[in-house]
Amino acid sequence: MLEPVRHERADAARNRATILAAAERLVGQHNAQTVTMDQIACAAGVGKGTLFRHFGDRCGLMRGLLDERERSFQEDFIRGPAPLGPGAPPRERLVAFGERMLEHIEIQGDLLVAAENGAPGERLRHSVYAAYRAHVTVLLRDSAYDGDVSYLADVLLGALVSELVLFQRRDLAMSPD
Amino acid sequence: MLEPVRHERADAARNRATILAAAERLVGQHNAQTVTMDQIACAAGVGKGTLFRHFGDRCGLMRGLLDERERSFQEDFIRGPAPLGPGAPPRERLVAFGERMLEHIEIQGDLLVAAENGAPGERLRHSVYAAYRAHVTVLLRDSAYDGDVSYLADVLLGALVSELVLFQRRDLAMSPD
DNA sequence: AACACAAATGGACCGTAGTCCGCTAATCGC
DNA sequence: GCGATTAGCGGACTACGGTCCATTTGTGTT
Repeated sequence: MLEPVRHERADAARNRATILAAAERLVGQHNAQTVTMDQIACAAGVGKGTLFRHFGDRCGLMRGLLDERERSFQEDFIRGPAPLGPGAPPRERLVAFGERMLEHIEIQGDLLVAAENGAPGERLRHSVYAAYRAHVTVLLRDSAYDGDVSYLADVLLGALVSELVLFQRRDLAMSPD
Repeated sequence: MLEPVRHERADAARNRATILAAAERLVGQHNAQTVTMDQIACAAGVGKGTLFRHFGDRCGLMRGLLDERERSFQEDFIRGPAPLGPGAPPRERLVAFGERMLEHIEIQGDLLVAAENGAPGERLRHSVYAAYRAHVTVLLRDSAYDGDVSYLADVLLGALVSELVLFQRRDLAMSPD
């Protein structure tokens, strides 16, 4: 993409990439919960301030790591092939969404948890959650569910919180109800 | 039960009470999220070590503050009058439980949130959650629900996570489904 | 009352997330 | 190329949760 913002200095972009690479490596080696910001900064050969300048806080960095995956995930359910994307009946899309989400959690594991536990309520206000919420809400409305759809969306998403899912590694193929 | 532990020294009990009182006061004045352990220790006139000796960690202290309320709450739904306690049909007891829980969250507000956000997954492993879970599971089974009851219990409780409920101050009287 | 001993204490200490601000150097208009 | 401007940098610093352990103090025993 050409100039998303007027200017981004070349060294800044380089550093962001370096940081993500270092973080990726460290999180891979050790575990996402135990890697410290200092370690990452050090491994990337930058100051800690730079880390926070780029990503705001710890969760932001974790989100940065998830970003690419997350984007392709969202791409799939917004524009991808059925049953996840448009084309299938909404009911089926919901089920597909749920299953894909579980898969997502399975793969990203504790990285998601690390990205989620920031300030209380912050997770819920964040754009990623908002996107899920909007998606599920629309699907619910389309499936002619007559009730408070956005509330039910929250309930369904609540069942898919990484923390909970990781807590109970159940195999389950319940259809959302 | 007689002598759960051989002895509890008088000064220890006194200190525990002092700490709880100080914490109660501070949390009342300021907000539960912003009060620091140092402040509490200082206000109670004890060392920080004492705080942690008595309550383990920050969440433990918050739970300590909630404890009395929590106990009477649990008392109510285990042995109290219908429809919350035994006597009413399980369906109704579930609804009553949900409503009472919402009320509980409304009143205790951010104190609950403060008590909940400890180490990832810790909340779920804790005895309070286990009690809720067991209760809801039994009620579900009794209402002849044919499915994975304990899973559904988690889903229902997920809808009642303080963080979520506080996020959306909706008035809703959906019956559990 | 004097003693022995474990329970309890307090505050120095540590590791980590996040802030601050003076310095460095990339970029742009000339 | 040559300043001027300012985004970006780094690392010392702060705040907070939690640990450690030498010292004190309550308690049952004699």
